[in-house]
Amino acid sequence: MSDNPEPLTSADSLRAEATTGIIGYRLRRAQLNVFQKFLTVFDDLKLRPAEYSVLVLVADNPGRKQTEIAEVLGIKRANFVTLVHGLEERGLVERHPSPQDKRANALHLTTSGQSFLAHARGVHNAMEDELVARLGGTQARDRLLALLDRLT
Amino acid sequence: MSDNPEPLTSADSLRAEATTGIIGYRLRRAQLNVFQKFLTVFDDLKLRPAEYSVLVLVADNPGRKQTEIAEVLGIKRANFVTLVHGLEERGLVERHPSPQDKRANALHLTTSGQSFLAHARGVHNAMEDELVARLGGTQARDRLLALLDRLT
DNA sequence: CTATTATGTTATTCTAGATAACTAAATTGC
DNA sequence: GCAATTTAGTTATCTAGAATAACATAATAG
Repeated sequence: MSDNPEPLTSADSLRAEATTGIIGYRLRRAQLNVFQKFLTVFDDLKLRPAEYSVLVLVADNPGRKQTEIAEVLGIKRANFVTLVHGLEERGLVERHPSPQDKRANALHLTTSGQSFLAHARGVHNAMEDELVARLGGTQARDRLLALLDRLT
Repeated sequence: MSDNPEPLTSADSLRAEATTGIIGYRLRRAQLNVFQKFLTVFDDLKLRPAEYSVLVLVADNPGRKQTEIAEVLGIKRANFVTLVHGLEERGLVERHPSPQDKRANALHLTTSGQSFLAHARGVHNAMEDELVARLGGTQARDRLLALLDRLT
């Protein structure tokens, strides 16, 4: 009773097909893996994924209000305050109170924020290239993004 | 200076290509979306993704130790304790102390755990079918899983 | 001009994960 | 066989992310 007639399931390999066949499960594993890679690659820049996406978005849309940037990224504005505050303290981002709307903070990159982002973009492009290589080329990447789109 | 010569970026649409082109960003969005769907679909069963995967794994590998199940799922055994405890309190899972190793808890589904999982599997299959439909068929699903594999 | 809505903020809560320390039991190395 | 080490489960604690509520100030609508 305690011995296996056939070692289908040996001591360390267990049947996980029913788990690994789940789309959400595989998505999560892949996402965690990619984010882990991001954290490793950006360790010396001390930049988290959310912070990087904020810098990119502010660079491409200077002068936008905090709420606008936060909304696009799906970040609650209450939590966005701390995030932007951190970037501001590091001298990467400035908030000028908008003259048109004295409630709003218009976001801009500082000069050092721009050069920091230029560097970060380089690092990120290298990482992205490696992911594309793993996927098997830009076509495969595009297919992946198209499939992910359908889930969103 | 405050007016846009051309409304490339009108009041509500901002340039997000540089963000949406990022593999990790898109992966995360898709994953959050799918998990959100899971939570909605499993709301009345009060089952979270991690709990579902534990039930499936225990059903397919009865008698395994906590640590083994936890490791396959990438859950730290310290955190796994609470998870299993919850499932045990709901009468879905039993831990029998293993006679061979008095330290270890061998995990099994209870009878009601088995019928609960049968129901949950049905609910999940329906959800998975809908995702496959969104992706454009089982071939597209297989391509997605293959691509995700390369990132993991 | 008053009532409502929007922006940024603070404080609080909840959850998922990670780490450290402990016990009891098993295993390893003499 | 016995001391030292490792392993399984547990508890407690800490951090990070995200969600909610409440508030001050300013803009907008009726």
